[in-house]
Amino acid sequence: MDERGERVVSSAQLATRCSVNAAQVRKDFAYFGEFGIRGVGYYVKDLLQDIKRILGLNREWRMALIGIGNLGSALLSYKDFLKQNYKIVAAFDINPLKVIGRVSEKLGKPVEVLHISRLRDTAKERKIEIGIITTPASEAQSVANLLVEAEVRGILNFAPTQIKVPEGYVVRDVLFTSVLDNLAYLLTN
Amino acid sequence: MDERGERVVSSAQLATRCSVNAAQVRKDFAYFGEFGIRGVGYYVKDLLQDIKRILGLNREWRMALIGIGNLGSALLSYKDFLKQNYKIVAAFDINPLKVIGRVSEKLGKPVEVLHISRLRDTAKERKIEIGIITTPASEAQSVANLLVEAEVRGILNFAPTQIKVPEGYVVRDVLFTSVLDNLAYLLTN
DNA sequence: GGATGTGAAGTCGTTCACAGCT
DNA sequence: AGCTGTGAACGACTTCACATCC
Repeated sequence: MDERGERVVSSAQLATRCSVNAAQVRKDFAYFGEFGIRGVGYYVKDLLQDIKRILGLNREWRMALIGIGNLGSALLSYKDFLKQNYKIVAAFDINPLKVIGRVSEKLGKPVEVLHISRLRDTAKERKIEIGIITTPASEAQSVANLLVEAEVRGILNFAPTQIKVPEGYVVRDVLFTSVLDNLAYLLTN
Repeated sequence: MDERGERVVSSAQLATRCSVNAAQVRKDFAYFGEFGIRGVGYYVKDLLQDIKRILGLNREWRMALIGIGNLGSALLSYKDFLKQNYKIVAAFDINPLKVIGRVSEKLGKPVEVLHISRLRDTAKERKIEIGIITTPASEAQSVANLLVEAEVRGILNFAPTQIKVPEGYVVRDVLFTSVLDNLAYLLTN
């Protein structure tokens, strides 16, 4: 809406777009503070900034990518990360030489892929806060352990297996097929 | 659990694994029928089959992939689809010749990539029920329109934009960054 | 006048607790 | 004796409705 030059938006408009109730929108915002103006609505620009601040998106997040297979290299060249202030600042694999060609070809310039053994040092050096695991499922837990050792507190796991981490660390598992399962269910019933 | 040879499981065990209440597990199952044996628990093999049947996973799902970029070709070679009875039986792009090399290289054998104009015929011919959109956001809606024309009733959209379809069709949008946003929020607070 | 912010009412989902089977 | 299946109690979220303020 901001890009389209719209200045103000009401809870009713937002509700329609999100297919929810207008009171819901207001209550949800109210949980974090007061952002609107009575009789007017919400200023789009302000609301956008407020939401970004609440979600912690008003700054850059530095990430490491571990496991440069098909999915890994796809993520490396995923342009939308940049738009959203997410930045992959290091890439690791167990066999850097083997994968570097594939990555370079895609991005048009050589990309530095380091051996996993260098994860710990590099994570500190480059102030990495989020690790993205795109290894085979069999390696996911041990990679997670390395990330914990390196004190990388956020982990995004694309491997089809659940990962355990100590208190204070956060994991989100992304199961590709679970969205498909949902589709299959809806199409069946 | 089945692969590990476990025969029986209780609602309490399932609850622990899923970090929920045991009554929750039983109530959820009860919604679809009676699957357990009082005083014993649930037979793992039977439960697995029952759940697959409920979700509509007890058969093959034939899918088309549209947009063979980085993510698209990663999905083409995603082995876990097969394990779960999902099968990509056709691939489309606006420029088949341009992308065929990249795909072939990965899969080791040439893969047939058809021009989008052939989507409609091919969808019917190959009995496709699910379409996966991995095009740029700008093309997503028009590809969705083609899928609707071809009567492909399920759409999995990886493009970072929301798609509209008529009644009777189902869309699931997969927003990569929303999981990251969630991580960012949890790490901030 | 008109849309927000919010107590109160309403609805839905979760948990308890135990009867009913095995 | 033990665990499921389920009515009843509970708690949480959603929606209503309106006072409040621009």
